[in-house]
Amino acid sequence: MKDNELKSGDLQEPGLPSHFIREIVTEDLKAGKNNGAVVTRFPPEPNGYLHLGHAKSICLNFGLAEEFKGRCHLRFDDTNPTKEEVEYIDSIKEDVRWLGFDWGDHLYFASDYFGKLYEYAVQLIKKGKAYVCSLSAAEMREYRGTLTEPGKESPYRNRPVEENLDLFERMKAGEFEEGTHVLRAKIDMTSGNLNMRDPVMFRILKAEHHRTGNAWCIYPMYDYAHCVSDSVEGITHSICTLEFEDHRPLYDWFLDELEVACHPQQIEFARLNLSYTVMSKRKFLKLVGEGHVSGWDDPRMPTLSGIRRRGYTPSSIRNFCERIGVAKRNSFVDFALLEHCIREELNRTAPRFMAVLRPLKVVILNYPEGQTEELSAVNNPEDASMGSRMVPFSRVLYIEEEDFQENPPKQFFRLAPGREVRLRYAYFITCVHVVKDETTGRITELHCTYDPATRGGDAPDNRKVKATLHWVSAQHAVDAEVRLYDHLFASPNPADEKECPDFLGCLNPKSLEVLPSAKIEPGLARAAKGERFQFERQGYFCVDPVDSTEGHPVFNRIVSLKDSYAKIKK
RNA sequence: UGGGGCGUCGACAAACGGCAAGUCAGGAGAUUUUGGAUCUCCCAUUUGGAGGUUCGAAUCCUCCCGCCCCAGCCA
Repeated sequence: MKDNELKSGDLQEPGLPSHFIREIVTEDLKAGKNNGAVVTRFPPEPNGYLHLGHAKSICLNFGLAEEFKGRCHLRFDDTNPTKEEVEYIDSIKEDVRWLGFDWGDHLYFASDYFGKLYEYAVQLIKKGKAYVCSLSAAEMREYRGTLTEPGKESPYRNRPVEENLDLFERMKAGEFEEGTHVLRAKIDMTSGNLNMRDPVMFRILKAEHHRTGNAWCIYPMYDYAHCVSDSVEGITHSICTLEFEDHRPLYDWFLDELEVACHPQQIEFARLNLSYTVMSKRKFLKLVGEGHVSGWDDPRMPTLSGIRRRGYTPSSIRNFCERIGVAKRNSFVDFALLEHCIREELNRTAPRFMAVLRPLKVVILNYPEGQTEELSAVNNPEDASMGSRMVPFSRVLYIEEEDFQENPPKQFFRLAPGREVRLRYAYFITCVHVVKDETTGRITELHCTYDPATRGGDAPDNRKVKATLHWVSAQHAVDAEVRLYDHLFASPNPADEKECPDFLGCLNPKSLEVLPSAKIEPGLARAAKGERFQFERQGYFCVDPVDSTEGHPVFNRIVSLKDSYAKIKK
């Protein structure tokens, strides 16, 4: 292979896998197909919010266009006015933009082509390849046959062309009621592929369309509208999910019969399945409708609006979509991979702070009362250019409740009676006394001593401690609400009927834990909505864009830090 | 029982007849002022199964097994 030849995968980051669609496109280019053009499209129906599965498709379509210097259209597949609403259009656009993609001037609607679709249908009728069928929906189902038995031809199948033309025009004129007539393609009622058994092309729907208003009362079906829309827009590669595989012969049939100039190639890939979540509009609707989550943008939802609010970055999602690959095998991606992608990015980019989620009061007995000092803390050990900050220290502090145990097990390295640990960037302290509530026995306070010689966290005599704790000075701390999010479902596969007969039964009761009075470092108080941080030793957090206010900061946990102690505990 | 797809590590996923990549997860160790990060090593003598072709098979052929999708006037 010559050096200047385009190899599949040349344009991707090294180390990332190529995939069969990238290869097809590369081969097509090499063969000189489509005059070297690569035109893809992302065709959502505006009837719901986008989720991670759509992100896979968006990254694929827009990514391919970017990679091969082509273009990608955003086209709303709005052929069913009874299910679609304008409100979704804006959210879909926002999500695509948020992911980092730009359709430029190429925003389209299938409804833009209603006129053309009508004319093409007339063409087909004239060719004797389409007819008006007056069977009822129930009759049509009967005539269709079953998976194993062939269908029967409709008694209307051989209506004369003139009659079809007349009827179709009157359907369009609104002379008939819904359900009385449809326009069907005349293909083959005995085909093993049910999609080819004279599929419906147009149905009567006396519904107002969000863009065309009441101009139409017949609306095209997906199979007919989609291939024609693709063709009109000059799409070269029409990428869709596996369930449309047996629609491909129909896609090709329409374009062949219509003798259009552009005949895009439909390519199917497997949709994304993710562990510990669900990815269906119907289930989302139920979760939102029944109040199991706060809304479509609940940070536990796999909707793009949800993960955005949770604090995931667009680049982490794009990276995830690249890593999961594109193939035809039904796959089930481990949620841990998504978490890995966001941790990897935020480790490099998120400034570190100390925040005590479940505060336990610590009094440093030998630290002068009323004294305060500022200690220097590194903002990001992975990136020196992020500098450092000063953190106030004083006699009364908060540490994490779980960082102290009165009777520590063997593997517990943190604070315990008589034990010395380091307070990050501050001093070594030793626990000398445990104060308990006399009635409940609950530990309310720890008394410790500090070693002034260890200022900053290093001991001049080189003695070691086994743990470093994060902390916050009580008089300087700011109160915050912290929301700890976990998998929405407790089961790895809530969509599996056997595992979860009713998917709601598999909801994770601990998917949200609200900590109303966490104590955060004062420097964190002015954080802007959407800003992301690492709370040292805890995880990555983001200021909730909806509920956080200046007087009441709210932080969402995006993802926890990996915790090897948690594994030891188990 | 019709048609269309798909079977490679726990999970993704390469390999296009010439010694089964990589990533996540998992394990061991080093290092560490985050039990984080980083680094090193381990983790498929075998590709759903059985035959066959070939010097050579995950790749080609045959049969079998398993899983997914399709009977909307939804997309």
